[in-house]
Amino acid sequence: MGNQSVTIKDVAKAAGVSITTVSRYINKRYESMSVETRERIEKVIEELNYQPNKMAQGLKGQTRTIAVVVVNLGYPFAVSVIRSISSVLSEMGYALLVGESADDTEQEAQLLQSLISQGVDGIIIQTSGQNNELLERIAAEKPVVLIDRQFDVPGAANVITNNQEASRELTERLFQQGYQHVVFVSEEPSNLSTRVERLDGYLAACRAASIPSDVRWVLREDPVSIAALAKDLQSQPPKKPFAVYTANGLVMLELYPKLTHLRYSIPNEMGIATFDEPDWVHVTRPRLTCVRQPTDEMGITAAQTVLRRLTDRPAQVAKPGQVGLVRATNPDSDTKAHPKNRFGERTENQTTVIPSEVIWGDSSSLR
Amino acid sequence: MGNQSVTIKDVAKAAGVSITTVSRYINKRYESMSVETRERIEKVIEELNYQPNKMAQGLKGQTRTIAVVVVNLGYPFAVSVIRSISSVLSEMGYALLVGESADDTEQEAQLLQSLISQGVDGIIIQTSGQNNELLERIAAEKPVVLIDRQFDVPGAANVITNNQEASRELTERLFQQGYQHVVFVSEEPSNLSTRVERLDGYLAACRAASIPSDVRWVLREDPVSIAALAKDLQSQPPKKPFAVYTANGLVMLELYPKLTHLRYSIPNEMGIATFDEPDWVHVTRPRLTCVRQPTDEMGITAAQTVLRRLTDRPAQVAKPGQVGLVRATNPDSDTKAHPKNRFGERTENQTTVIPSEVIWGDSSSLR
DNA sequence: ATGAAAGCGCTAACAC
DNA sequence: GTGTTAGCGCTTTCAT
Repeated sequence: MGNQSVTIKDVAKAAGVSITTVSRYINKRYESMSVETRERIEKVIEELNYQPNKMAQGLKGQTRTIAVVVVNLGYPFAVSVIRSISSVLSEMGYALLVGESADDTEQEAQLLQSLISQGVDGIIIQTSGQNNELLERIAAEKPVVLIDRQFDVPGAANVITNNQEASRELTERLFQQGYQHVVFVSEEPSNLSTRVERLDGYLAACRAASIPSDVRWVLREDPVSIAALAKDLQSQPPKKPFAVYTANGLVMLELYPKLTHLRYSIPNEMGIATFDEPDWVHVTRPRLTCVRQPTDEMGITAAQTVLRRLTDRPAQVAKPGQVGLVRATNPDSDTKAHPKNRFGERTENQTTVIPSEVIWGDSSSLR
Repeated sequence: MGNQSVTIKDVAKAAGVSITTVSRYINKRYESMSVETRERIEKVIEELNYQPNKMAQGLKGQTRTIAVVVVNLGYPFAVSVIRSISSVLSEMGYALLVGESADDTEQEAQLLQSLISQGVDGIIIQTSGQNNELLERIAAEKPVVLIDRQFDVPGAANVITNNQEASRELTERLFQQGYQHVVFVSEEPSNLSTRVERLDGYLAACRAASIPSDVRWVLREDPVSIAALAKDLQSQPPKKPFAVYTANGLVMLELYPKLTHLRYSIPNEMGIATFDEPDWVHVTRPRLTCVRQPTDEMGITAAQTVLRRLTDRPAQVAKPGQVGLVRATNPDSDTKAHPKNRFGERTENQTTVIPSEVIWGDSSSLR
């Protein structure tokens, strides 16, 4: 059976029509076509196993391809979001391209350029935040959705979770459980909204409980920094019982083995909790307490937002004028749109917040 | 600064040369160009931040884009291989597209079609084995490298690890450790080379040790089947001490929590080992024994193989005639080439085997 | 050493 | 309803 080298011309010839008609068929403009013609083309396409060439399509209008760029493919959060996006897109006949930036400015920029030149119609990205100018430029031409980490990129939408609230809630409940002290462990300070907000939530809970906060910074993939923290916890014990709460699952993955080596009994002397829901939660005994991020809804919302903006757009290239106001459809979501003024044209910025859920394990339940 | 809409024409105009010359520059044909021209173009491209449009390039020759398709992005093995491939490719100025097939025939086929129509120059795939005909057709036009799971697809190369030997070695060492019995747990039987070979290695070790084999089949993501196995292990205890050895890390991820609930002491009554090296090995106490697959070398080899075939090819479309004989460069690799005859033209098939390494933990060391 | 022009597969006016 | 035609951005003969 046929392969890639079957072109629209072959279909046209075999069906005895012009390539225009076939093109119309491909683009589902059935109104301008007799039923017979339509069925004939359908049959021929089937027989020849014809597949429109996306490069040729892209050279004109759209590719029907969306790209998603994540920081780290080894992060269950990322994979989960990607799958969710993929399911929405494939249902709508869109293809998905996946890329990884390693949180590296240069790599991210290159990846974006490459995807653009590849002709993707829209981009969903968990960004390093170091290429906001580039993203803004891209957003001026095609839909851009920032996921997980919020940034104020004109023209781009944001889909995030309520990091601050979830973090505060988790910390509060640790205190309610009876922990006298909660050590918050995070990667080195940055302007990443996720880090800032999770820290803020923790600090707010400490303040509310009138318990001194205790923040420790570590470097991932640096055994020394992790080991030092563990040693500290042993040599200068916090007020007991205390809990250790990491700002994300990757930090916990590295820290956990060290924690279990400390001479504290879990959960009665030391509770353990983390933001994220690592796939290995059930491996730990007692079971890890964690924060499940709404990866499915985030992916769905991100995908829908891109698609909606693709549709609403007056043309494939944003014409000066209106870019339709977009609003969230998710009932749980909290949307705030703030209009931007740029190059004299109106654009809508939009943020959708989808709440996380604390999954209480027994590694942080005093008994 | 400039963006995607800068075309070769703009560069040509700004540099005061014809687009042909710019095209030559892009394709590094510096011989046919004066040094001044070359430098002028270079400067203009820099200034305009020009980026050739891959779709337009692809419509003619190559895209300089390779695709990698894996079964499951949540599998550390996959991510690891992808990163390795990516590093080789980006160094050579190639872009990488990532896709996930979910081991689903239909999805895989669609993904492949989409990638082809996207214009990728070559494909690296961990295949379900259900689309060999399609892959063969693709392999007739562009480099195809089968990774992890071996199949006899004419025209395609294979990059795999020594599943059989590694599995046998692990099992043998479990017996040497003093385990009287090893339960081998795998996903439902299939023709996937990885499953077959890992099983074969286990069986061979049993035979050599004159110990009866004990194979249990489970379904992943089916708690019932996993729970049933655990229950069996408790109600009908194997000869002690015994070891449980899973055929891959995903199965172990699901089984492990059940195992630790059994009334056996680890490792003295029950040893635990798995093929693969899950990222959570260090979370377990005692530490899990596992088989580290050579993901880096596999990725590098796969990428190099694609690139080599891309270069060796007489043209972008395989002309009837010679497709150069390809040979492995990895000193550790064991290559067997078997010529195929297809459509009257000679093609080379090739398999590169890269050995895995057993990482002995203490969850399967009797003390 | 450089350029003019044809054409890759497709879409979109604009006829008829 | 259907076809003709002009490109999209690039590569590649073939001239000069």
